Parts: sequence; C-alpha cells; structure tokens
Amino acid sequence: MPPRLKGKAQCRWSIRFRDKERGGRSNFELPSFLCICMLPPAAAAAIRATAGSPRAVRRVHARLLKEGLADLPSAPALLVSAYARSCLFPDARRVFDDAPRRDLHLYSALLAAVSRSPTPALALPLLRRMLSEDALRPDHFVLASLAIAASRLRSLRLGRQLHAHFVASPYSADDIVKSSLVDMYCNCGVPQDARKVFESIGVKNSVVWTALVSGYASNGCTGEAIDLFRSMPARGLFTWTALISGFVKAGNNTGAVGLFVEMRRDGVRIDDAFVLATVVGGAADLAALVLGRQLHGFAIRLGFLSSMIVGNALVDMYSKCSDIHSAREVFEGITVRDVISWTTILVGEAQHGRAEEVLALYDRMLLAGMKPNESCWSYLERAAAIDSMKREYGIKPGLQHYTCYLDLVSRPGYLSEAEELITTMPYEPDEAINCKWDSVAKVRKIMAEMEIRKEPGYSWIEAGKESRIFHAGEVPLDVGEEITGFLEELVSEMRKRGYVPDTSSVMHDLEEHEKEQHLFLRGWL
DNA sequence: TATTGGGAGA
Repeated sequence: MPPRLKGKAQCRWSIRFRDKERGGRSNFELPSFLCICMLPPAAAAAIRATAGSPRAVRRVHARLLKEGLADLPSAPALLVSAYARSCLFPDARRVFDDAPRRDLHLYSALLAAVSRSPTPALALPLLRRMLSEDALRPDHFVLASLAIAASRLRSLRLGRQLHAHFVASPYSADDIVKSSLVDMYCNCGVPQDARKVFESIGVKNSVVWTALVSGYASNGCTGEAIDLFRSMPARGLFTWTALISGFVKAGNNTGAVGLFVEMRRDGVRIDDAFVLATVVGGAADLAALVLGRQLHGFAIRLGFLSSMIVGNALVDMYSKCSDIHSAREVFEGITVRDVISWTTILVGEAQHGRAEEVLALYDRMLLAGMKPNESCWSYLERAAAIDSMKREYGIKPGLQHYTCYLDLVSRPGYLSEAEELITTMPYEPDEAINCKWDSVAKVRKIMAEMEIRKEPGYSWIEAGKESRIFHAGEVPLDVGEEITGFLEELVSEMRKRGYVPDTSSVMHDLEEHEKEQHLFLRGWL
C-alpha cells in the first residue's frame, strides 16, 4: 500500500520532521512557491513508495499532474523508474517522451527500465539519441544499465565494446559497473572473462559472488562453480539457489539434488520458494517421480503448497513423470495462477493426448481473464483456436502451431484428422512432419562439421533407491538374457496376432529389416 | 537521483 499523502487540496505537500520544541514529530507544510521549482521530498517519497504496484503509480502520477508537479526536476525520472518497477514499460516511455528536459538522470532511469524490459535492444537507439541529440556522456549508472542490456541480449560484441568504453572512462573504478560486466560475460558464455573482471573488484559483495557462481555453473563449469562457492566468505539462500539452478541449467540434475540435500544439512533457512521450484525442475528433467513426491511433501511442510512458482514446477514435474492426475490436482490447488500455470497444465494434458481437457482448460483460461500467449496457442484445438487466433488476437498461425496440433490429434489416434490437417494447412510440411531424409542428412553433416554431438536418447527406471539407465540397443549384462528372452516371447506372440512393425517412426534412413530391429533392440532380435 | 545476484511454462 502506498503511504497516505498529506494534504488534499492544491499544492499541499509537507515534510515530517523531529520537533525538538514540542517533542515527537510534526509536519511542516511546504509553501507553494517552493513547489514551483523543486519536487517536494514527500512527493518524491510517494513515487518511490509505489513499489511495484501499478495502481499506486498511476494514482501518484495523476496527483502530480493535477497539482502541476509532474514536470519538476527529477519527477519524470522517478516516475520512469516507478512505472518500470510495475512492468508498465510503455508508460515509462511516455513519461520520458513528455518530459520537458532530458538530462542524464532521466536517460539513466529509462535505460535501466529498457534493459530489464522484454525489449532490451531498444537501449541502443536510446543511447545513440543521448549521445547525438542531447550530447550527454554516459556515466556509471548508464554504463551499468547498458551492460545489463548486453547481458540480456547475450551480445558479447556489444558487451566487449562497452567494457572498452568503461575502462577508458572516468568511472573505470566503479564496482557496480564491474558487477554488471561479470553478469554480462557469464550470460554471454565466457565465465573466464567474467572471472578477470571479478578479480579486479576491490571489495566483493555477495551479489557479485553469486553472479559468478551462477555463471560458472550454468555454463557447465560445475567444478569451478563449486570451488568458488566453497571459497565464499558467507553463503546464504540466494547463493545456494544460484548454484543449484546453475546445475539444473547445465543439465546436472543429480548434482543439483545432491547440493539441495547438502544445503538442508547446512541448516540454511528456506525463506522463499525459489530453491524449491528449481530443484523440483531438476526432478522434472530426471522424470524422477519418487524424488518429486518427496519434494512435494517438503513444500507442504514448509508452507509453500499454494505458492505459484512451486506449484507451476510441481505441475510440470508430475506431467513429465506421466502422473497427469497429480499434476491436475496441484494445478487446482494453486490459489493465484499466471499464464505459466495455465500453459504448463495445458501442455501436460495435451502431451497425454487429453484433447477434451485441453479445450475445457482453454475455456476456463479465457474465463479467468488470462490472455493466451503464442506458445500456449501451439497446443490448442485447431478449428477453435487457430480461427480465434487470427480473428481475436491477430496472431498468424505458424508451421509450429500446426505441428503441435498434429501432435495433439495424432497421439490419441485421430489419424484421419491428422492426415486431413497435413493436406489442408497453408504450409509445406517440414522434417518434423515428413520424411525429408536429405534435409536430415544435411543437418547431421553440419552438426558433425561443427563438432556438435547429439546426446544419445535414453530411458531409465527407478528400482528401489537406484535408477538404471538404458540407451537404445543397450542391454545390461546382468539381466540381459532375461530381458531379451521376454522380448522375443512378446514379439512372436504379437506377430501371431497379426502385428506388422510400423517402421515409419524410425528417425534414421535404414533398410526395412534394420528399421524393424531398431524398433526392438538394435542387433538383438 | 538512477546502477549489480537466485525461480516456474512454451
């Protein structure tokens, strides 16, 4: 809640001060002539106190406009920041455009906003305008924001240029710009360069430690991440979360779970839900249902049951573990759902071939006032959704939407509908839909040239506390005979009942009998 | 007077 502003009519802004004569605190009402040239501190405080509440920002802005204070020095910059904190980026931009003067403060406020917005690339034209039209030189605040923009854009080129300017600037000793550069180099995939900047920082705070730990881990340098983490002077929940999340991003989910267990042993208090959401995400990637259930129980004990981000992660975990009913149950228990909650359950239901549930959820989603985004559309019913997509939301359905719909109708076995869709859609089918083996071969060749190796697909089962991994065609030595014997029995029984292998799903260009073998255990049957 | 770190879906 924003603070109640003192005074109701015209220009009555007051300052609260310690009153020595009367004891306690009193209000000093600012004379109106003072308000003509400076923004009353109470007004500045009111803008800052809007803290991420869109309604509060609009209310305070309206009042400033009404009382003629909105154009006073520093008011536009404060408003730009306040709007950006509420994610109202177009409003922030409008305040900037309407401001009577454009100074460095105003530019740095908008650049900070733009760098964090969904369109950080807009920082560049803004920078050009600042340099040419208004002849302003970037200060350390502007440099820090530009580093964030480069980081979000994953633009190493821009980041390096910026770093060069920074080194040559009068601000080259600023630790906060250096922190932003550490983050930028990490996000651009060169944690070694981030380390060099990190070492140049005199007094390193927890922010920059965390940035580098996270950067190492998420770029797959888990050893360096752990070493750095262990050498930290103090480790809090934030840094643990960063480390564990880095492990999950790098695909080292078992490592992430191990770290979570260690964090618990360390007695770190879990005050917020981020770390739980992260580690549940790791369980989802492993499709480890037992572990996921344990984490679910843990979330309940810690009181995060109705938490949206943990809920979203649990819904995803259960549906990836093929337990769509539990996924649905968790979804129904989330008190405040966002577009991610809806997308997660929708995709889960769709991947389980439950087209009717998808449609019902879609209706509920609209009723709940949720605006489906582009990726959500991919899983919606063709006729209803694609039509409504064009007419109501102005999104042109792309090939990927048709592909996803095809997935949706073909999984539960509506093959004639799938076929009809392929022939009527306004696109040429691509490799994902048809057998374009020459294109596949081309991609494989490029991958070989770039030394990109595809991780072979594998499955696994949990048996007691252990989980066993199976690669395609691989038979574990100790139970090999048992498995192949049983499979041979099954296949001969299937053939007796009229089974003919459907080799169309073998994604390799092989001879027919090789494809058949591929469908079972390569080289064994 | 603005600047730095962790999260869930596609």
